Amino acid sequence: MSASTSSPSVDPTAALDSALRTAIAAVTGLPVGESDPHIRPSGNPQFGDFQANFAMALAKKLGANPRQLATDVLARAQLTGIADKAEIAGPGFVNIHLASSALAAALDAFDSPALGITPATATYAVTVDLCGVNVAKQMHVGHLRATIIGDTIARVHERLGRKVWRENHLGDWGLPIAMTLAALRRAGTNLDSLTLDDLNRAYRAAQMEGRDDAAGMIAAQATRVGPHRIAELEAQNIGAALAQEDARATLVRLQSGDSQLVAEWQKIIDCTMKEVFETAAVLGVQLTDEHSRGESFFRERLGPAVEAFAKSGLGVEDDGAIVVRYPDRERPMLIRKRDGGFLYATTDLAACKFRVQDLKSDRVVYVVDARQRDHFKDVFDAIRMIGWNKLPDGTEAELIHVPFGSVLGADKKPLKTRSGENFTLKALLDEAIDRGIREVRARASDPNAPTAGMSDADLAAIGSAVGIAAVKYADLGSDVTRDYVFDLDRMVSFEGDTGPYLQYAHARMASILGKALDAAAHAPPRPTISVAEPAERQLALTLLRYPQIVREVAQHLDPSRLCAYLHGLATSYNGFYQQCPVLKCEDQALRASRLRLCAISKHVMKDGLGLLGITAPERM
RNA sequence: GCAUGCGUAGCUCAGCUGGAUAGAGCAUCGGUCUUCGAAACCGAAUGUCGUUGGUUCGAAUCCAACCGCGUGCGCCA
Repeated sequence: MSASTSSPSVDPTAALDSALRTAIAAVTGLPVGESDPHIRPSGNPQFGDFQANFAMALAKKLGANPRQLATDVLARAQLTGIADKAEIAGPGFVNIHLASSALAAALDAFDSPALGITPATATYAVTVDLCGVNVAKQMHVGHLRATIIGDTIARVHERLGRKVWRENHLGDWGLPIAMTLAALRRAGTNLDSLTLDDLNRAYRAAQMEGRDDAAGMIAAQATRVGPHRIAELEAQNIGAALAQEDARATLVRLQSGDSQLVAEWQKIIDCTMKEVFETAAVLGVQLTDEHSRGESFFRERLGPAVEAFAKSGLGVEDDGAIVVRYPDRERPMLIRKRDGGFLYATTDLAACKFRVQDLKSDRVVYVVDARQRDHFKDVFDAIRMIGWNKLPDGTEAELIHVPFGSVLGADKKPLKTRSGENFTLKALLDEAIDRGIREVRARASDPNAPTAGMSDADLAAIGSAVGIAAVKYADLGSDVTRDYVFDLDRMVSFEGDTGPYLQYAHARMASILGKALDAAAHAPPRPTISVAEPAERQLALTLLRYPQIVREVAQHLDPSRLCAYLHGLATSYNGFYQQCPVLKCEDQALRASRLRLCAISKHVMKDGLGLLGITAPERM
């Protein structure tokens, strides 16, 4: 039984909205639903705490004078106890100063374990497709995004009370894995002592070996290069053809359930996943074996999926293959090859159906590279066309692709997996942790530092948390859709708008509370809050926005909003810290009030960092 | 060619549902620690919001065209 009942006073915006909405409806005669006062936080303190921007648009619609309309509405509005002052400015902005008492009351109600977030009463779950590693391949910097964006989206939905399925849709089935397996068998590699490096090398070798240079052949003939070059290309094609033939044969045996091959295949998967789970643990991401449901899981569902499309008339034959066509575009989606084999899209159709209908999700989120936009558009449209987005009661599931941008090199070209010199995720994290630990140790060597005298293991734990926070915040902090240039120094920076900045603010909150504990152990548990100073008001207003921000992050699937919010919270707290003495405050009631502001700030910061999967050390 | 995404300060990026003087961080310059943690704070400087037009009380934001960069386009995943 959590104390999560949302009293209206938790949210001053809602109170303002309701009061003004009623007044607007009364003055204009419009229905309440169309009387939106357009309340938003003021950008500038001189314009009050909130502004209502309804007057200009509404006056135009009604042919009235906006300032007069605003005046009439304010005359009607019951703002007693909510706002101290509401004045009209410029063309008709309404600037509202919240009553300090209302702000204090709201904060008092907000100060609960739920922090104003009311649990959802949803019937259905949310599925988040994240990570998406390929078996036998090293995780690279791009996987960082698919993993931590997905993890944050999952955590935010969980925080809002939703059941979440984290689905790691591994690439564990198909020709590439068969090629790797075939190459390992040809080389006689002992699979019991396999490392991911071995595996990755075999994968790449298999890719190279199997690459068909038919395009080169055509080009060679077209440009009339000498017969020697053509013979060379022919030899390469024959080699590639043999390797591909071997891979295909291996795939057929694997898919038919050859027990020897299946056992070997499992070893490759175990080897890959061991490192994936280790990396997830280092990143503080909730991803374990129970979240792995790779392509192989859907193998029995591919045939029936294609049949369902064929039967419904949505899947039609084209040159021996089966495709789905769309009314609004030329590009079809291929779901079965001429040779009867299935494709990536087929697996996604089966997986999507499973997620909606078996996992009972009314929201299926795919955190996948932006380059797959068209692919997901095709898959989702096909799913809707055949009706697999419908739950038993007819609810239509939302199918959403969160298309994150590429991680680019300094040359602004994507860091590619096969480009040889790519930065593996493990290398990045090792470096970040190493720098974090060095930083923390260096600071702890100052005898006056709060961390002085801590054990080496504790310092290492803090340093690791700092390094990982820097990396995660750097990635989550900007719009996920955009490409970003990978810059190690910036990514593991500990100053400015960074993860450690937030952790530092949290550590200061913890510090001040820790010190107060000794002195005021018998202070009342919930002292009266007063918000008189501008810095206190600013902090209080920021704190109260938290539930709305969490809802927005879920709605827009955009973790960067939470990062921006927490940065703003840290900044507001720093301003408060600078201007309002807490422990040194003479007035005991005010001191208690300010300590409570510190405690609420710490609670929100820790909760918010938790949603980003960033730890909040008490000291650093 | 078709589709799709992006052009904001020297650099990296915010800018929400159109709202008042476009904001942060880094870098540069200057100031704050015997006083609640200086991973911090305060100040200075920095802009043709790609271009042109349109919509309107109001546009970085919406629409159109153009320029530039990127990405994707049937038998790979």
